[in-house]
Amino acid sequence: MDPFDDPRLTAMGLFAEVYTGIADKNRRAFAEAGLSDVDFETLIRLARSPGEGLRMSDLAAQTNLSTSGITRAIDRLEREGLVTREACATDRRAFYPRITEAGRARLMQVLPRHLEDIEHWFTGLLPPAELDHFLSSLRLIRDVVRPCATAGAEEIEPVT
Amino acid sequence: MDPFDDPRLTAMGLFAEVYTGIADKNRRAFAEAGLSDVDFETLIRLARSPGEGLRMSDLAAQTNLSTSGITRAIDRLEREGLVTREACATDRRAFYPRITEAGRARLMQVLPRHLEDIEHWFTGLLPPAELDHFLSSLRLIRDVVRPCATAGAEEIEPVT
DNA sequence: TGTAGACATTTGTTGGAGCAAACATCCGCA
DNA sequence: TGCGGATGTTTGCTCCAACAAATGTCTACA
Repeated sequence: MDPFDDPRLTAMGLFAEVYTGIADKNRRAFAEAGLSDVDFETLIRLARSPGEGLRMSDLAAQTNLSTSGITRAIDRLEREGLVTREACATDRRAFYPRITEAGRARLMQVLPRHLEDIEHWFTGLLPPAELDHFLSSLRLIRDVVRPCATAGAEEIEPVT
Repeated sequence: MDPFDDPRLTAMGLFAEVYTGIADKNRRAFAEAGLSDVDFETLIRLARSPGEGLRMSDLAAQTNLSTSGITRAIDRLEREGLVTREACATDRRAFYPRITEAGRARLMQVLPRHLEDIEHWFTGLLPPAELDHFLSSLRLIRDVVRPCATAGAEEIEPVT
């Protein structure tokens, strides 16, 4: 009878509580190394991207951040020497942000604690089979919700 | 060999992509009614809490927002007439934020679209059995990550 | 009674993020 | 070659949230 007790609302709330709870743990770990969560996500995407293949706008698409957000983020990281801007040879408008050795070192500094946190607060809580199930559900949703998550790496698929 | 290709990292990234993707859809729906996501969460928690039973600090605990964050949020909502501050009879330090009729009306204005979005981008994508499985995995994690999520409504359960 | 410490909330400051406009460069076409 | 629109990035403005300090109130204890 109470319209605010819809099970869908409860499901969404549960999802939110869990994710923001874990994200909060992660944020603390990043902060210990002087990184914000945006910093970390940016760095790790650069570290995982093959070659020099990520432009500012690709990063923006991947991170769900506005283009200006990426500009400021790279500004901060560049100021700390964790990233450099490399001019694009074929398009003088474009820049390739590139992670430096110091950037990789900073990531390596956070990584052990971060992996431990993920295991402790997320993956380690579910039995392996259940975790697999959980992840495949996530993938299913991801493919609908974020068709462009691979921008820059692959071509973008339109929403059908 | 690449330490940045750990499966736990991938799992966490997938989780983040999915949640932030859905949260983004929700944010758009809230914005159409002139509410931020914080506004919406605050209002709905007030609407779902029985009696007058939520203090500012309870809200802070539930929403994972700082106490000052709650102060400002209630400030904004009060300015729009969606919430009132009610003095606590037994503790003159405390206030009970209370949703007004206008606040309920505003929620009712967003709710249909919001429920539709949840169904479209989340619950409706998984077959019922799989959704149940997914939600019970979430609950399992929630109980570890957020033992205090029910502050103010129930007594706090310790982590067992 | 009176004082110290804890607690609930608010206010001042700082930094981050989005939007929209500006700027530079690229591409297609005559 | 030269023009017009599209695209990549940066900058100005404004709002929002967290942190820390300040205020008022409560509780315990001598």
